[in-house]
Amino acid sequence: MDWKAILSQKGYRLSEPRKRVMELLESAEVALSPQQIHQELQQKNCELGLVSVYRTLELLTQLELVSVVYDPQRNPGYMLSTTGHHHHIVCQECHKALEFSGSDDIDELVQRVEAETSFQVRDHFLQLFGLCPDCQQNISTGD
Amino acid sequence: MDWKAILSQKGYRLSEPRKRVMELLESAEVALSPQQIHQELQQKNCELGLVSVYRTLELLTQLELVSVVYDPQRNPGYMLSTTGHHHHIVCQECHKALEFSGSDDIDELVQRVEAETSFQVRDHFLQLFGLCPDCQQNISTGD
DNA sequence: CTGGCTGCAAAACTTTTGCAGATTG
DNA sequence: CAATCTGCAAAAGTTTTGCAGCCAG
Repeated sequence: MDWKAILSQKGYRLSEPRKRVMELLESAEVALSPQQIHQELQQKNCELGLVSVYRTLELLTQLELVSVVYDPQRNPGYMLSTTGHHHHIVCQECHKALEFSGSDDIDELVQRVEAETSFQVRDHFLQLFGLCPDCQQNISTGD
Repeated sequence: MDWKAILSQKGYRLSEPRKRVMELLESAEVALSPQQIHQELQQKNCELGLVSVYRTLELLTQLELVSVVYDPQRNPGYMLSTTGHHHHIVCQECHKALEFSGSDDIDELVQRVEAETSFQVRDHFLQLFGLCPDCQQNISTGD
């Protein structure tokens, strides 16, 4: 089921701003801040208030169509997300981000920490940072 | 080497605000926001500007005496940190936080993701959320 | 003493809210 | 048409900056 169907099905409208934001996010390889989304849309297509960007992102995030990804300086940005629980790895140079999914290794870690701390784990936040293939290249060849 | 020695050694002064903030953090089980630190210090001891709290936390964080821990709503807070790379587990009810250290399980995860994505991993951010022993009790007994 | 540090005021951001009017289904 | 959604203005909240005066070493 695509995002348009999900919006309709839950009783939300398929408005112009929502289309624009999803369109932009679909073409982005990096997580975009509300400001960036606002600016890029202004340049490209339509007038669209920053407030609407915030409200649209809030909705899309709540519907899990979009996820929050932090850049290396810990500023939040927004990216399209596929279904299911997952994490992101972000390039420290170009900020390109990719999803990866949890696996047994995370379960093991959770169990170890539960044993060590006596906490009961119910959620986790994990993000990796590093260099994407392109930036590894650029750096090793002297940038 | 304790924090006073570290400050001196790096050429920083042992000022009243720095002492107050460290003192407060030493007695805290939860990560405190700059506002909370400011308020608690006002009530308790001394007048101390919010700006100084920010500047003090910035320095202490940079010296790795203090680390940033996010609460369940992802608001940043500050806690004393022990040496070395580590992570935190935070109680979703009372926000009590504990450190835990990385182990083989994290290395395995990193290697798996490097293989899957071709990224070169250089850093990671991990925080667990759940219930501390006390809050597990309280909830199971009906709060 | 003197350079680093604090405190105040104010600026710079980011995010949220209220409400009138436009828009989607 | 009616309820939802947008846009503006403005508020609220957080973090940063500049500068005069204070204080630890």
